[in-house]
Amino acid sequence: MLKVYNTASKSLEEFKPLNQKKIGIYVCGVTVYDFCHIGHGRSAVAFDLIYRYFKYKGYDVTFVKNFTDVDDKIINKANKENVSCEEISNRYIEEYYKDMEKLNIEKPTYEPKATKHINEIIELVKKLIEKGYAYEVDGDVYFSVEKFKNYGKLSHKNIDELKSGARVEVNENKKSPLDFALWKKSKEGEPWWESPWGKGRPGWHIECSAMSMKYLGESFDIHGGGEDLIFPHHENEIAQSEAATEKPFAKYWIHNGFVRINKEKMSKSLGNFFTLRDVLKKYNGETLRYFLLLTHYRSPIDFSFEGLDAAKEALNRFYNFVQRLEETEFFKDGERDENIDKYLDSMIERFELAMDDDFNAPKAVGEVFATIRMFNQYLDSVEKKDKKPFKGYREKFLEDVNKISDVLGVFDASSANWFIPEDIDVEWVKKKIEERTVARKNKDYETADKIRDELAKYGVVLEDSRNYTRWKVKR
RNA sequence: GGCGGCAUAGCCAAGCUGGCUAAGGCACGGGUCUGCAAAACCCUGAUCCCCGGUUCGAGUCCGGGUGCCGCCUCCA
Repeated sequence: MLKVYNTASKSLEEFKPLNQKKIGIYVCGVTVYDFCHIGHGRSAVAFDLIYRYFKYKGYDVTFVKNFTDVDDKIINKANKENVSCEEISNRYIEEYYKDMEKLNIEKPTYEPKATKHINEIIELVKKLIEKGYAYEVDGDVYFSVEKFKNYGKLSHKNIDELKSGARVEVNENKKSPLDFALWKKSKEGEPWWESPWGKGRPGWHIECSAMSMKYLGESFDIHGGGEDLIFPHHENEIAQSEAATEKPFAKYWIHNGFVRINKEKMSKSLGNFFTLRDVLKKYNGETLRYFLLLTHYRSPIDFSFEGLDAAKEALNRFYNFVQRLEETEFFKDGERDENIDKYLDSMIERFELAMDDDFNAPKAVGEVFATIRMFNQYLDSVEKKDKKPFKGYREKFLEDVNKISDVLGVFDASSANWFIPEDIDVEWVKKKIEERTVARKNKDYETADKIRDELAKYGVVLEDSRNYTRWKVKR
């Protein structure tokens, strides 16, 4: 039974889809005006994990993640560089895809842009005005928060408290400080579209309502995003959408926690961020993804390079084991062992149990490593007793790890991608190792050590075992 | 000021609808292997921020502290 934490109810709920096996997920994506930082990466990984797990569970998932491509920040940047907003947004969408590919993020079903849905947005705003939920003042259109009786139900805020706590309102057009813009009159130098209220552009929240409804229908299963979006963005989305359709909007609200630097939220405005680009120069995408997966998606992650190093070492351990499986000879009539039987049989089950519990990836990962330890112990003992390892164990492990890998997006079933970089001449390395083996047989250790040192310059690490020399390029 | 979250070994991190040995990873230390070395593998460690309560039994529930963080403004 899959349980998900619903921000709206502040509790774990059993996941019950709206329409059997067909589910819809909408996640707020990024505003494309700059490179993505680790926080964006975290959110992407979290929802990618969720998307993949639903598919694993047999759901037919329509996954929508938008690009906000019209916004003050984009306009500012465009004006600063003296180029169009479109050029800015297209540029950073391109960069976004490069980062996402390295993080092994699967492409959502749809990735709509706000600027391509102006008609839908205008229709929605018109409907809200007709229904009396919105009003126009001098080319701007605002949503009247007090008209929507359930306002605050997601973020658990109370309208009166919000009112008393509201900051000094700069916008004189609004009837109430809580009201928010659905449509904004365009100023000089800003992009605009024709509308019943004159030349203008959409407000921030309305695009997500318009696009989610277009691709997923008026009511859908899951809506997600970073926890900073709960208020006001998602609260406003609910108000707009439910006011317009008079139907429940999203059923489950899922929010990921922040990435922090020294206990503080990583954010553009604080300036304490690392871009994905920067980190990916030093660490590969799998390491970063694994690092992000190691903390439950709702908890804060303290970003650190020490943490990335630990993540890298953990993956080394995983791939060392895979390599061991690759290089060990297994036999159909090999030695069986009760303990390893138990662990291998239950690995997938334990994985699912963990994931069913609100996508507990850190726990799921732990189950894999626990199995690896048992398997290593088994192989050690079999070797020591000069017996043969059982072939079925390797097959079972690899088969199940493959399934797990499809969900987690880390843990390849082959060690080569991890240990052997593309730019290394494998044949040359093998030749050198052979030369060294000959030297060692002749007890010419001087030559052997020289070859070892030479290979070490290229990062090649040798592991001498009883019968052969194994090698890798350690990350 | 209002609302909410977190505090587990040297570090990271699961567990928290109470009860099996408090997962897993990193680091340290010990060992196996080895020509040496490295690598690899195995082993080893915490009674869960403090105080009080509920209970046969609490890291897990309740109350009170302390500390840290987030939202209330653009933000994944």
